Amino acid sequence: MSAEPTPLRQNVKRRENERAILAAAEKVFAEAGYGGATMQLIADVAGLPKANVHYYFQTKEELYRQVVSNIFDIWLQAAGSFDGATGPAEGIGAYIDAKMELSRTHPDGSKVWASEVMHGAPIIQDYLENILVEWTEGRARVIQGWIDAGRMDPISPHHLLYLIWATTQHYADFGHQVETLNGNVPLTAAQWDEAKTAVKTIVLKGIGVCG
Amino acid sequence: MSAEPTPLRQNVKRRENERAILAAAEKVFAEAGYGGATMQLIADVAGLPKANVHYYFQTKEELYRQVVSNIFDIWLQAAGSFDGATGPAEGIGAYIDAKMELSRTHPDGSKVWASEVMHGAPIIQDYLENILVEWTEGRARVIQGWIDAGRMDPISPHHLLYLIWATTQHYADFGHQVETLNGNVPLTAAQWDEAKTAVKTIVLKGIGVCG
DNA sequence: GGATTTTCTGACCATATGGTCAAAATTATG
DNA sequence: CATAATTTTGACCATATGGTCAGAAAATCC
Repeated sequence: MSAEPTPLRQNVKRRENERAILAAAEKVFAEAGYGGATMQLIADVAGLPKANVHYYFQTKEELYRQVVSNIFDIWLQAAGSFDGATGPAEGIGAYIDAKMELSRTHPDGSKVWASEVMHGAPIIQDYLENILVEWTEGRARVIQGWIDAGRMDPISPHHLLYLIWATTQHYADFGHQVETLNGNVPLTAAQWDEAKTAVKTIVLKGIGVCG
Repeated sequence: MSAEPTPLRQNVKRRENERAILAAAEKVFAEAGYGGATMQLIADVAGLPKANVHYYFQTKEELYRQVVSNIFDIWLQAAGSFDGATGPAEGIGAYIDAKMELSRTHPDGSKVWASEVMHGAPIIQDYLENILVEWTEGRARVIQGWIDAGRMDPISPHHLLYLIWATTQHYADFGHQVETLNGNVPLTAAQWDEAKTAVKTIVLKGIGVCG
């Protein structure tokens, strides 16, 4: 009937299982931390026997590394909204929007990343030292260019980036606290918009850029 | 020589041991998370046999609860710098300074708090729902008062507080990342000042307050 | 349809961990 | 100094966990 049905289906199954395991792992790692997460629980959430999880990912650390790696890719993707901007209002505004959206749709990933960094980034130090450093230096140069061109106030680019990262990720990492302070209910769509607006307003005005 | 030497010395010894254990626990919990921390390692860092730690703190959870409780007290203390301010520039500026100083001098505590909240605050949910909610609502009302008096822009007080918390705590919780992006060396005193200034500048200008 | 590769899984193992306990050591008390 | 209270500690236990493995089951291939 078709040219290569078997190797395709085979790969599909493998990919599906790996995807289910990775999704379960991200959730469990986010909720319990690396030390608190158990392979048994990950297997249960993925709907597989534990031994089957070990068939696809030999060790807990290997599985964890994969999860963190995926998260980092998504993170970098959102970071792309910075590029191609014609100025600070557009670039930084879009970046804040993208990162807020990421916090809303992908809070578990953000938490795993935060946990990893908080514990000294034992697994992904190489990511930090290479990819993240390079990305950050590049954007810092762009921001410095805007400053030199008089398009925004002279703010230390690094500290500006930290403020944006911290604030946007706060809505994921501290989502539980935000929810508690919101009367124990999650933010509504309107409240998310309000949050985005507030952050963009403060940051853009704070660096001397008109929205 | 003195009135009550024995009961005093006794209490002193107990207090000293408890303090040493709590300090060690805060460090270990911050570095490894609740699940990754072991009573054995806490005992080693405190310089005591494990059984002795269990003599003062029956269970790991009880020890952890104490650590988090102490951290929350310190957190609230810094929050006091908000009060007594005559206006937003003074109040928010002092608050940012206090929280940045806390991140610099007490990063482990900040990390433990962050970890706890990120994992759903299983231990200190009551703190959040009572003390933190009350504190936050009170400060939000103060900020709203400033807005109503036209002393700052109409920014959602809650989101402003989140931005301040997130940004200041970022220097503790993500201290490792900041250090990596700083060429693998900790921030100098001058760089800490630069950070404080940058944060205060952005926030105060961002909400329409002249420094 | 038999051979072969891949996937699945229950049972099992070594180790680490939170916690216990009884007895020793130390300190207080009369 | 004898007695009582407090503190210290090594040895020990039950349990949980990461990981293994041999064989069953399924899928693939000739």
